Amino acid sequence: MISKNLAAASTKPIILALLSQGEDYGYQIIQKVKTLSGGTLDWSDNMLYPVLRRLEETGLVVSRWRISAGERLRKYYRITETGREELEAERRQWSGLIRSLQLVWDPLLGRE
Amino acid sequence: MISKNLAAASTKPIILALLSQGEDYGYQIIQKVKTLSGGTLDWSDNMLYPVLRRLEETGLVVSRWRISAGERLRKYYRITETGREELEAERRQWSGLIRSLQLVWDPLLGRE
DNA sequence: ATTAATACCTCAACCCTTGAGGTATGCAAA
DNA sequence: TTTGCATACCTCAAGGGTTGAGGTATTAAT
Repeated sequence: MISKNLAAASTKPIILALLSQGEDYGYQIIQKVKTLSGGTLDWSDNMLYPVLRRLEETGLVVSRWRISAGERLRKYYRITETGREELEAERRQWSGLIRSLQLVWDPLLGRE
Repeated sequence: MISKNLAAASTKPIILALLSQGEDYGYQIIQKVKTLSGGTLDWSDNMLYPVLRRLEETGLVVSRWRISAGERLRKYYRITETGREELEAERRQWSGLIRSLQLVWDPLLGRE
């Protein structure tokens, strides 16, 4: 189980990263995240939908209702160019923070 | 600059990790974090004090007012045994999440 | 026919940072 | 000497964002 704050911070980069590999709909995102995290990340839909809406409002993704042959109606999300830039910014932020965390966790790494 | 959520999520493990190496007071924590992060993490005191109080309320740290020779009165924080356990739990959470993030960022790592 | 999984949505409650404010001490420069 | 700045602590309202509890509808299986 992942703490609230950490979950909150990681939803955006994870969703953007997934969508950067292709279109997805909400429920699919939840499943992919669960699989890829080995079960560690188990998102609820009522937490995901507001996030997706926010991402769309800020122009990082766009959505469209689509129905494939014999499938049910689903809302598909695609990443925008702005979204890709934001994804890169997120990656930089995380990399910096992870480096700092490793330094406090293993202070020996800092003094060589 | 680090986003709000990410900052929120990282304060606890960073503070606990710092205190696991010895007693510190609030302002000193801010400075150490800034130095160790190379300036990336620049905490404000009004953000730190509520966090420290919360850590104390939940029993992860304890504080005492102390005045060293020729120094001014300062509030020093020490990590508790519960705090050390929580620190380990945080490390595990972060490690799991970081692994998941790397998988979505570099999907090739996943398929071998 | 009923259950469970899929698929989407809303809203109030809660937690936590932010930003603006306040107090007080020590030190250095004008 | 007094003005200003850095240190050092604190509080509080406002706002952002998840959580949990709800709701609707479709599809597949029992």
